[in-house]
Amino acid sequence: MKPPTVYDVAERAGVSIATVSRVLRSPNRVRPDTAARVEAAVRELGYVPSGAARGLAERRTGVLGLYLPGFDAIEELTEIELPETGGTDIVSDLGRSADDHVADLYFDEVVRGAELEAWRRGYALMVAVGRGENSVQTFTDMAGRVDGLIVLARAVPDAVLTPLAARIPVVVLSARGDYEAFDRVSVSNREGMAALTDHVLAHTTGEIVYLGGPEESPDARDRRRGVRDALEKHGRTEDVRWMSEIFTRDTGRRVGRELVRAAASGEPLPGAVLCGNDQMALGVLDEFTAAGIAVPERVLVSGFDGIPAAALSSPRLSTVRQPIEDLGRAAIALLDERFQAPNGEPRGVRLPVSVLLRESTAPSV
Amino acid sequence: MKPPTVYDVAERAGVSIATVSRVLRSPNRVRPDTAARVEAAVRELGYVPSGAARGLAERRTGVLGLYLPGFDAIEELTEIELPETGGTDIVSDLGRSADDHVADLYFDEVVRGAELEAWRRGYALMVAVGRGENSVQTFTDMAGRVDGLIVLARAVPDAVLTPLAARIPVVVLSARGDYEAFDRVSVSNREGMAALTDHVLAHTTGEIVYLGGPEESPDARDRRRGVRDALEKHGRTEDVRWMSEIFTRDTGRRVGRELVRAAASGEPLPGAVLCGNDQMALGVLDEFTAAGIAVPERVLVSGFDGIPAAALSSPRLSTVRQPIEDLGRAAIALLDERFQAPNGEPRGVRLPVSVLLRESTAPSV
DNA sequence: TTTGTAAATGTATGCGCTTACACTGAGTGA
DNA sequence: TCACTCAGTGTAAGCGCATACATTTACAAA
Repeated sequence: MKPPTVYDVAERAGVSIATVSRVLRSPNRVRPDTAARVEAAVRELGYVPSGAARGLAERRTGVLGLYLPGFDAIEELTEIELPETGGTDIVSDLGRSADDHVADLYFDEVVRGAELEAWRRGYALMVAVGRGENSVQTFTDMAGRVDGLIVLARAVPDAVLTPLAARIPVVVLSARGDYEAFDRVSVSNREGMAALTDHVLAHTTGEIVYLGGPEESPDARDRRRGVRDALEKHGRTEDVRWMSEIFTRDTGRRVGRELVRAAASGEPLPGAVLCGNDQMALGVLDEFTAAGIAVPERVLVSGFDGIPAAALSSPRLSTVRQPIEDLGRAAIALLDERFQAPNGEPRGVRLPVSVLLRESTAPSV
Repeated sequence: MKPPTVYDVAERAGVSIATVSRVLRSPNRVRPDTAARVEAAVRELGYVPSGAARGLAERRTGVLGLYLPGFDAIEELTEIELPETGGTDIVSDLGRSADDHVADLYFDEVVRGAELEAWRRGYALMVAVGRGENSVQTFTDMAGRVDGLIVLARAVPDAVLTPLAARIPVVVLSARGDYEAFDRVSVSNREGMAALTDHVLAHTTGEIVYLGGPEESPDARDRRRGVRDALEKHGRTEDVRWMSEIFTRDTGRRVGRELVRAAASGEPLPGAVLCGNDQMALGVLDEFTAAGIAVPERVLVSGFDGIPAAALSSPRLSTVRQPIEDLGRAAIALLDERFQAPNGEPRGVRLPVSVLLRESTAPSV
C-alpha cells in the first residue's frame, strides 16, 4: 500500500496539486473553504509530505548536519538484547569506589549543544559518525542531505571538505591555525592553561611537573603551549619536568605513585603537578591522598576540562572549564548566520574558558 | 554558482548520467577505466550527490528519526555570544557546594543511545523536538524525511501517529498499557521500585515515608505502584506516609528539614524515606547529614534513576538504575528489525532495571 | 567471416513536490 | 456597457537522481 501523495489528496479534495501544495505552504493564498476541503482530505488519507520531494523541489531541507569521526565507544558496542519480559536485576553495589562512573565523552556535550541550538532555531539536526573505511562515504551522504554542516577539525580530508564548502556552509570545530577559509569555532585552550599555570606559579617556588597528554593530540599540544607561555612569563622555563602520557585516571595514579615513591626515597616533592586533563589530576590526587601527602599544603595539583568529578574530589580540583556545549551551539549559530550572509568573510569564533580556582591550588596559608 | 549534478559529471566524463549513477551505486557494473574517468570528474567538480533526489528516486533515505516533546531547557536557552577574541575568565570557585552540577536530562541518554545504535547499524539519526504550537508540524516534517521513527509516548497525538504508522515503522518509547498496535520499548519501572522497597522493608520496622513525584507523571505513578506492591506483599500497607511533590533536590531538602524538625520535637523518625527519584533522595540526605542523623543507622534512604551523583554521595545512595541509554538503542534495533519483517506482529520490549543496593539502605549492623 | 551472448552503456521515465506562468471569473471604475 | 484588476486556481516544467529497458560493444564460438 503506497503512501498517499499530493495527487491523491488533490483528487479527493477536487482541486489541483498546486492548490494542495499551497494549502500546506502558504495557506493565506487559498480561499478558506477550499483550504478546509484540502485539509480534510489530508487528514482522511493520513497524508505526510515527502521530505525528499520537497527538498528536491525547494533546494533546501531545513536540516543541519553534524559529523564526527568514529570513536571507540561505538566499536565496542555489542548487540543489544530485546527481552519482552523485563525483570529486575538486583545488584549489591556496596563498597565500590565511586569513580570513573562519569562517562565524559567529549563529543556528547558538543552534540547536545548543537541539538539544543538547532532546535531552538527551528532546524532538525542530523548527526552522523564516520566508521572505518566508509567514513568519507558516510560524510558525503550526509552532506547531500543538509543545508549546512558542522565538522570536527581533521575528521574529514581537506580534499573532500574544501569543494564541499563551496556548495553549502561548513563550520569547523576546534580548528587551530588551519582551516582559515572556513567558519570555525574553537576555545581558548592555550590561554586558559596559561592563566591557570600563572596562578600556580605565583604560589609555589618548587619544581613543576607537567603531566600532559599525547604529543599527537592537538588539544594536548595547545595546553602544553599554555604552560610554556606562563613559564616564560615567569622566567622559569627550567623549573619544569615534562611528561606525555595518555589521558586516563590510571596514568595519573601511576605517575602519582612514582612521585610518592621518589619522595619516600628522599627526593623533594615537586611544588606542583599540573595535569593535561582532570582525569589525570584525579589519579594523582588519589595517590597523594592515599600516601598522606597534603594537597595543596605540600604540593599543588591542577587539571583541565572541568568535569563534574573535579568538583567532587577532596580537595576539589582547580581546573579550566571549556564551554563544550557552547561549542556546538556556537557552530549552529554560525551556520544560521551564514545562511543570511552567504558571501561574507569566514568567521573565527573563539569561546572563552573559565579558570576555576579551587582548593587543590589554593595558596597554602 | 549552482552545485554540480550528475549531468555535469556525465558531461565532463563523457558518459551518460546512468553510468555516473552506476559508478556511485554499483561500481562493479562499469568498466574500471570508465569508472576512473567518472571518479576523476566527480573529484574535479566536487560533486556531492543530492540526498533529496536520491531519496526521492530510491524511496528510502537511510535516516532514522527520533522525536521528543519540547522541554524547558530549550525554552530557557538564551542567544549565544560569538566573540572572535576568546579570552579567559578567572573564577574563584572556592567554597562552593559541589552539587546540582550534573544536569541529568532524561532525554540526553535516550538520544545518545539511539545515536550510538543508529551509527553502529549504519544509519544517520535525525533528532527533532517539538516546540510550542508548531510541534505537529515539526513532527510530520521529520516523518516525511525518514525511513522509520521513534517517538516518546504521548509526545504526538494518536490521530497523527496512527495513520503514520501505516506508512513507516514507528517505535514508541515508554509506552505503558496503551500503544499496543505499535512496536514499543519500556523499562520495568514498577518492578524495580517494588524490588528496592522489598529490600528496605526487610530492614526496618519503622514507618515508611514515600516521597514520590507528581500525580500526573506516569513514571511517578508506576513507581508508586511498585512501592504499594511491596507493601502489600509484606502486609504493611498501613505503615506508609505518601507524599507527592515535584522531582527536585530542593523538594528533598524541604521534606528532610520537616522530618528533622519533627524528630527534634519528639516524634519518632521514620524507618525509611523512599524517594521517587535520586535528586529528591539526595536532598533528604543533605538535611539528615546536616542534622547529624545517621543514614542508614537511624533511617534508611533510597532513590530512583541511578544518576552519577547518587554514587558520589555519602553515604552512597541505593537506587534503581533504568537503562535509559538502552531504551534508545533498543528502539533503533526494533526499527531495524521491522525493516526486515514489515508485517510481523507488533513487539513490546521491556528492559530490565538494576536495583543498586548501596550504603544508604545497608542494614544497620 | 558470421552469429550469439554477455557486459557495458545510453535513453527515457518517474519519484512527489514547488512554483512560474496562464487562465478564469468576479468585482471595480469609467 | 466595457476594459481592467486581482484573487483564486490550474497547467506544466523542472528539481537530481535511480533504474527498467533498449542499444551498442566486445569477444568467443562456429
